[in-house]
Amino acid sequence: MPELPEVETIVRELRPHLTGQTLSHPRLYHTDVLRRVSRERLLRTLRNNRIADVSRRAKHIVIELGTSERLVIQPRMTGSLVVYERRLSADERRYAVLQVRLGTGTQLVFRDVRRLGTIWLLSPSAWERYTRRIGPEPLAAGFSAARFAAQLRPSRQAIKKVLMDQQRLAGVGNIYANEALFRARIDPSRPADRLSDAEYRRLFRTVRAVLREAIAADGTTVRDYRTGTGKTGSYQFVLRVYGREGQPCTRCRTALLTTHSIDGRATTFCWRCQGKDA
DNA sequence: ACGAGGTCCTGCGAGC
DNA sequence: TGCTCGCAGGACCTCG
Repeated sequence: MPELPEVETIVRELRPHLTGQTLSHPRLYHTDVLRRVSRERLLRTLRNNRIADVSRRAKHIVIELGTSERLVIQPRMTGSLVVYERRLSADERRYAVLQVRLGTGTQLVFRDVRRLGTIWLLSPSAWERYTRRIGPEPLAAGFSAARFAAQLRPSRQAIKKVLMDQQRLAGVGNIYANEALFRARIDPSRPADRLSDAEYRRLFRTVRAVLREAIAADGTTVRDYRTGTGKTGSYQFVLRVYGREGQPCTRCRTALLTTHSIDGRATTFCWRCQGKDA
């Protein structure tokens, strides 16, 4: 799914298209994506409402409405939110979950092949509770290596799993966890409470570098991800470990390995560069 | 509290 | 060719 860089790209592209627009003709094609909101209330709230702002929190797209409620979309694995300034093709209409007209032939469409994505409609107080449960933003101006370490270190779980724990740190998923750990030369299976201060400083730097570089490249398109205007990202061409099992390590040329032993997710790494106490 | 594993979905590629 | 199986950018839940 879209991780932080993909959602940031979507939001940056959509903001100028959406801000100030009035919504009409909302259509919901599947109700199983709704969380704590009925189809009726969602459609009623969207109809003739105005978009006040579009932003990102962790991996979630936040559309603030003129009535100060927030439409929050979690794309999860295969969701994408795209503005079309023309009619949709049959293929684009396929897998549409939510569609809203923005005016003169322009449509905002949330589509999601696997439909693991979710849609929330939150009051200001519900939003406050929602965002409070998510960890700090890794790219926030005041975020520091010390704060980063303080968030992750209390856990004895594998550092890779902890890095992806949204309650400890916002926005890092499987692709960027793999990339950041490789670049910091840290074994993904190491317990988080056993990393040194120096290792946390390294990991802090590589997490932020990888996320920033991925945003600059408009994100990583493995299969389904598209930017807010329907384009693919380009960071997939820059990945050093994710999806490169068996290929040579960019640093030492040793063949990269993949394990599923950490949280059941694919972890690709260089056993030589990311060895036990490398 | 922790880890393991299932669940929600559909599509795709590998292997037989 | 046509099947079954496992796996896929995530997060939430239950069980032991």
